[in-house]
Amino acid sequence: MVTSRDVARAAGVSQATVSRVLQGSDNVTDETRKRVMEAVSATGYEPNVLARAMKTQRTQTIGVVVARITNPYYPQLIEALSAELASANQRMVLWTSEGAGDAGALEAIRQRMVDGVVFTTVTAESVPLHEALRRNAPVVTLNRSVEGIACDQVTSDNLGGSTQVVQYLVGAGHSRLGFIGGPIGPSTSAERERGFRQGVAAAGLHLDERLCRRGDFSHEDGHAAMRDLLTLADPPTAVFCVNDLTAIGAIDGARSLGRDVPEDVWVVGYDDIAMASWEGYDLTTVRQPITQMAELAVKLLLQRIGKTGAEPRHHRYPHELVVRGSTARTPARTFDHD
Amino acid sequence: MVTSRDVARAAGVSQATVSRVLQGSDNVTDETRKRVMEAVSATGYEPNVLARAMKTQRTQTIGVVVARITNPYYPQLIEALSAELASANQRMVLWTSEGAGDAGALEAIRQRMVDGVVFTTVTAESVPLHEALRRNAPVVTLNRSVEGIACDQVTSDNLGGSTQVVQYLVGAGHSRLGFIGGPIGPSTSAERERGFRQGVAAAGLHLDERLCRRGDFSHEDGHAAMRDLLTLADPPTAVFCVNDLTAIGAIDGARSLGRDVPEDVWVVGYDDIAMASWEGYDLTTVRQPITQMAELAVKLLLQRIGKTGAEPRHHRYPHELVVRGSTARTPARTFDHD
DNA sequence: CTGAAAGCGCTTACAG
DNA sequence: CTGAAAGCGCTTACAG
Repeated sequence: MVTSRDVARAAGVSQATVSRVLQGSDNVTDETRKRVMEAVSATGYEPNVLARAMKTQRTQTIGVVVARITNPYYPQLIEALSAELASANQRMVLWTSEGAGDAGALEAIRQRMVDGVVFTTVTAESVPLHEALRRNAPVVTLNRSVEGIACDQVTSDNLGGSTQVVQYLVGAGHSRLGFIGGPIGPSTSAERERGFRQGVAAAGLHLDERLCRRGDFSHEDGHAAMRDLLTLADPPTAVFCVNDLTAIGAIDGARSLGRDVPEDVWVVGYDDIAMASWEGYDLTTVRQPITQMAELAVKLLLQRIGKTGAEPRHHRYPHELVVRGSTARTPARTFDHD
Repeated sequence: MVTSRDVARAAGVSQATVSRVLQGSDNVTDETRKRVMEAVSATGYEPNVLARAMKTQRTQTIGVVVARITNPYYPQLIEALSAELASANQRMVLWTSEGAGDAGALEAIRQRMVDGVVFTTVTAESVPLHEALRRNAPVVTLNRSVEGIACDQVTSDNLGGSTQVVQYLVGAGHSRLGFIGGPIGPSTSAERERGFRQGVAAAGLHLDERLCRRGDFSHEDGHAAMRDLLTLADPPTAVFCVNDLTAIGAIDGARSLGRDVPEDVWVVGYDDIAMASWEGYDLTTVRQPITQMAELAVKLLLQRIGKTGAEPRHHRYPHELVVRGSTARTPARTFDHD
């Protein structure tokens, strides 16, 4: 393995000079720089990032915590994060696990393995998140947020998006609305439910609690909940689901009972994952600007690594209602958000 | 930040002794060990993994290269890899990008950032793979393989799986078979096509080349290819697709023309991704033992990090035909593989 | 069994 | 502008 010392020997300079050239220091003669660079390519030298990290206290590595990578929304988010990190010359360490996947992230922070962490699936109960903040480690939440913590957060306007869905459904003549929500903890789940309820109240409708179910963001739970709803004596005519995966499960659940979407029941999801636009489902949904959100999350995190102390902010991106066949294609333009 | 020196001071021993205790060395008195461990918890000490890695020349980090994480097969593979690496106490660095995503992996190997790399999407043209092998870096290919390289490789029996699909279709009375393949490079694509062709030949059927299309493993390409095939004067009665995503696209393509699957055309995929079993598609497909494959890949890689020199091997796992509604549910049991 | 010391491969004040 | 030296925080021969 070739080190900077070998390069120095080949170039006839000191090891410190090699380091200076590679750091792009100004204090080097053009002549010296040239000799060093030639020696670098002659020897095939690559700096050892561990040694560099040890000195600089920067690993150029960002941790990303994501559960449920099998929900297609997250691969899209990871892809965006990955591109963004790569262009900032950062490596990405990924923790993904249905269970305590973020424990690894905390360990990595403590062991100085990563410079910062992006939490995409996190709840107020996350010990790693709070521990990281307590240690002043650079952290940003993306997609989900946690109230009352001093931390940069990037989400979209889940509340507004859900309210808009209700306005759209009510505007199309529905008054018996169903809701298949998510678990209690995650902010996405909570905000979309609140948006739904506020929208229903604002429309002056009565919400039948028997039409409100709760699942785990999964296809399976959407499937089961929809079957439940449709076998009620007085089923909903339109069902809003906490995310696309649940909505697609709901559509499949309706079909498993021989019901047609949107003929018998309208279905709306949230996220606009790729498969939402496939013929098999053709799902009306709310789109989040994933690329922009990932971009900002990385930018905020890198800024915070540079210097702590800046006031943390919560950025909420606007959403966009995407109307498709699962709601009988009532024109979307009248429902555009601001 | 607390270091082993701080712990030593607190315990009244030398820094070397702290290190020995943490390494689980035998040459330590129980009494000393106890004092050190108490000092560790009192100070909240966590070893700096960078410093450790610098000394040991092991980062405990494995790189994973995967393109097209938006193909749901790969998240499943990553999840399995992630679990396996976590239980081996290894970190996972992920490179994912549609373009030259594996360039980062090569750089990481050269800079000693990772101990080894799992290539899941790779072709014979991959410069990083060949460079890594040339440098004797620990490497394993998973899912895809490359012929003629000295490298541990873990795949499933794509050839056998595809042949079995043909036997199943022919056994059910089909003689006009279509094929929607993948790109030229990847071994999965090549082997599944070869298996298909061999199966057709073995059945004594004539293969109409106009019924053989090529896509990019994507929903979109399956969609387009199926529309092409179904608008031929003499369309196929059954279409085998190189992977599930293509097959699902093919089903949607058929539906977009008002055709029914399996009434008008049977469709078979490959991978058995989660959505293959959803009502919306209910896809007959070939299942690969993802968990076992990931397990073995990690095991082989870690072995090779321990010591080079062992003869590299290519492990091919058996597959399993999973018959569902997209092929009219002809009983599968008569087609079980050995 | 334990300590003092060397060294992993860099970066960066400090002199000159 | 350049070199000699210190030091990042560990592990591990080498003495004793």
